[in-house]
Amino acid sequence: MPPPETPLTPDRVLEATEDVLRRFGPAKATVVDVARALGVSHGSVYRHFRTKAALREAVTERWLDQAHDELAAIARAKGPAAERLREWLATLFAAKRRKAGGDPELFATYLSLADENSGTVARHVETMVGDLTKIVESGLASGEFTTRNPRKTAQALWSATAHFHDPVYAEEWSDPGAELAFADLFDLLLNGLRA
Amino acid sequence: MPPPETPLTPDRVLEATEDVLRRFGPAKATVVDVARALGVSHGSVYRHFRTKAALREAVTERWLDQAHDELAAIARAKGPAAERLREWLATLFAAKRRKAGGDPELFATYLSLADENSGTVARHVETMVGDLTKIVESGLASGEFTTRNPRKTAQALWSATAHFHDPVYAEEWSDPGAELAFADLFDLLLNGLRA
DNA sequence: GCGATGACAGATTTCAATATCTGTCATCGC
DNA sequence: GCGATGACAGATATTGAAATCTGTCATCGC
Repeated sequence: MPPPETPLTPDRVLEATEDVLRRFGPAKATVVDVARALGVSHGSVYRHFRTKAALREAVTERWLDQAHDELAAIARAKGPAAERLREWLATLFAAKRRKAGGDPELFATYLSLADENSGTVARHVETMVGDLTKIVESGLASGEFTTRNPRKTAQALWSATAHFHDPVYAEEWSDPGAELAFADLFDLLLNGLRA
Repeated sequence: MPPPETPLTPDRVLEATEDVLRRFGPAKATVVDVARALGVSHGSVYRHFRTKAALREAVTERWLDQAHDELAAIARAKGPAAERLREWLATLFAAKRRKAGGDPELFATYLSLADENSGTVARHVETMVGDLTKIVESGLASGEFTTRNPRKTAQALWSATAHFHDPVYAEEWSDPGAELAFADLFDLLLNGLRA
């Protein structure tokens, strides 16, 4: 138990938690493990996070927000809405595929965290649909798209593309035909959006 | 152990298995339970199904095929393809919603059976996409729809409507807005299909 | 004074002994 | 002869006692 090199911050606790989750998996990772990794008593961890559940929720949120800067930028950008819609969806799909394929065990770990934190996931989905709504609205403004209700259309788009972003379909993402299936679906949807 | 009223047939075994699954759930139902329900020794059950897994697979297949006569009739019928597509999807959605909402515990039981039998489920999905392909082809023939590849389009439709037939989304089916969300999505897709 | 500590109670998990189940097959009785 | 039986071996599940974990808090040392 060496004295702490740096003061204990929520961020350092989160980092240690991620390490412990990586090493032991979601079922075995304990608060005591996190404290041990930090060289402090587990009481100190509880100073920064009220419960183990809160700690795991914070880690989940961090993971879900990972790719969001890039996506938000596409949603905010100028240019043809159709192009940006395709790019936004393709970027999302690519990010998911990278996470799922790169380290399947870690992906499974975060999946089980997401299962525990449906509220956090719902908020994340809200953000995603918000991005899509922005794109649909800009397409409506430019005359590219026709729709009565951009938000509902965005929700329909989110729903319709679930196969390419919902982790329950992760197994199918490594299928060689996945890119083509995505293109087919996107064409159908884009055609539906057009005036 | 009364003597069997009727000769032991695969069908009687299946029926008894369904009963046992209903009563004990997928985790607790055993072959010995099924035999007991039939008033025979468990050895006799193994005369009709090679393994417990085969028995459970047969029950799963039966459950998946339940609503299919009605759907196949819609796919084969005459009339506007758009109408039939809407009816086919609406009928599927209604059937799923009925099963999930009517007896959630039994639904959960069959879900866990489906999880064990991915091959059987894949074959069932093939059948469903086959129905959709028929409808898309008839729409193409009548000039209602435009598409390069009816089968791929049918797959895209299956994908896109997952929120309303994939059991992973069953929780959302009881949401009061579900019908509206379905209508929004269907309109978008139908618009995409049109010439 | 203030963050860190570790003993503690109650909840949860682990582990090993025990019981039950699956699948086979030699044997039975009709 | 032929379907049904139940004893059996190995695999799987259950159970309850022991170990560990979560969350609290009185106390410590800087």
